[in-house]
Amino acid sequence: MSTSQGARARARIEVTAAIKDEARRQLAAEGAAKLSLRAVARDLGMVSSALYRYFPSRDDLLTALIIDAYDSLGEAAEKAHGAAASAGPVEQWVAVCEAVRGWALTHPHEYALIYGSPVPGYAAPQTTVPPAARVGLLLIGIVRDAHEGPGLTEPPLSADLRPEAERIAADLAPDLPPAAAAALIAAWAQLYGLVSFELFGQFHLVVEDRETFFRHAVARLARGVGLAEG
Amino acid sequence: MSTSQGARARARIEVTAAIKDEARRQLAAEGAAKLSLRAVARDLGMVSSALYRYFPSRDDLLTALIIDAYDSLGEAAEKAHGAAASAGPVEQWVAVCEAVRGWALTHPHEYALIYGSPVPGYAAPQTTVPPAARVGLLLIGIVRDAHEGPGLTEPPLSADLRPEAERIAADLAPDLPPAAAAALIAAWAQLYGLVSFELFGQFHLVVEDRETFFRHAVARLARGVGLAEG
DNA sequence: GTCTATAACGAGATAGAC
DNA sequence: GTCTATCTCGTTATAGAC
Repeated sequence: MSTSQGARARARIEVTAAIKDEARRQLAAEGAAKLSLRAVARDLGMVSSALYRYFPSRDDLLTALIIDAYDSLGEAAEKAHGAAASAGPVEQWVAVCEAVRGWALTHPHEYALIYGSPVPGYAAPQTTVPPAARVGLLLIGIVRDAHEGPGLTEPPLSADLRPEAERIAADLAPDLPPAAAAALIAAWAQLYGLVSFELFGQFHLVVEDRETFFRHAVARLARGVGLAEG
Repeated sequence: MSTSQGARARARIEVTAAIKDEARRQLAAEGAAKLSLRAVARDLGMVSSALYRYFPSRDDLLTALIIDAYDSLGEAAEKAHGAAASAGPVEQWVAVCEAVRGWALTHPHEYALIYGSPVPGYAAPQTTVPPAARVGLLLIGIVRDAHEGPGLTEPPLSADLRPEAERIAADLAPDLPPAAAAALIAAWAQLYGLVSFELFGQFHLVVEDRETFFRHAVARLARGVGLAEG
């Protein structure tokens, strides 16, 4: 009984994984907009109706791929952070940013899925929010640790940004100065500008040594948030 | 004779514009990946083969839409720059950045076409490069003008970035210090990170007063490049 | 010469009957 | 779960109107 149920559960996990793998292959070949449950089923030798046992709709399959992508990226970033835990705050920041870039370069289609153009007709459910926040939380943690030590210089904050900066700090990083929280969110977005430009071809004919360029750009980003050289 | 040729030329221009307008409508509804010549022709009451008199292939239509989008964005940015010509360098920079954001918010699907995920199976030809460079050249111009006056503080430049910075400066902004040129290219990419995050929904639950947040973020970007407050 | 329309190709998706 | 009839697509060849 328990073995048969265990085997059933294991089979379900394996089939689910096979469906997502095949869907990721289609993502790379045709793009998220053309992801079709039928085509996935065909390439797996299944009939399309069988897929609905695993994913109730195309959008649910998309959501699963998005969550997987955020989690894969988040894991890579957290691993890099762990390896740099004993270094200074700027080095930690740079390590996380380089992990984001490295993951994006090795998973370009999954990166496009989560940070590229929205998929027409698809609206991400709230379940994608926590996985999407992982890298951001990691960066917040680095700045918070620096703030608790002596490693943070508070950036300037002008009067008309203050209300928004205070809201951001209250919502996302209550133990940070509002100026640092706002600067951090801006740097977070800017990091993805650098990665997206490289990945989507905007650096063609512009930047050649992209690794070096990126490392320095994100180090400057860290200093802009107020992190001190370690 | 000349009137008949003029009428023909005019008709050709009008039909070309109608095709592109309809294609842009489909872009908004279905996304670039699903842009179809047949659907465009159908909605225009034409037969699909007739479209080939105007665009030799689907990819050529896509290219035309991309060039139009870059030109529309470039024009908006240049207009904003002209209106801020008498202000200080930071104000000019912020004005151009705000024009980019404003254009993106009013043309989200065209923005996604040029700065979002690559279209599967499509490779942009070299003809897209000059229109794509317009905003960048505008930003270079602002920094160059500040450099010729007293309005530029040269950012620091570490040894291992120097070769790439010198290459960038030589290729794109020969009259700028390499450090400023490299910082400028990074800021250019980071600007689009801010716009893309807002447009693609990453600021959901994170940033509320997005206009204020954006203005301050790009002003900080300008100062990071070395521009002085005007 | 410039355009549009008809027809067709090969490939792929899709809906529904069975 | 399978099969088939009918859609879609990009693209080309061809013929005829202006």
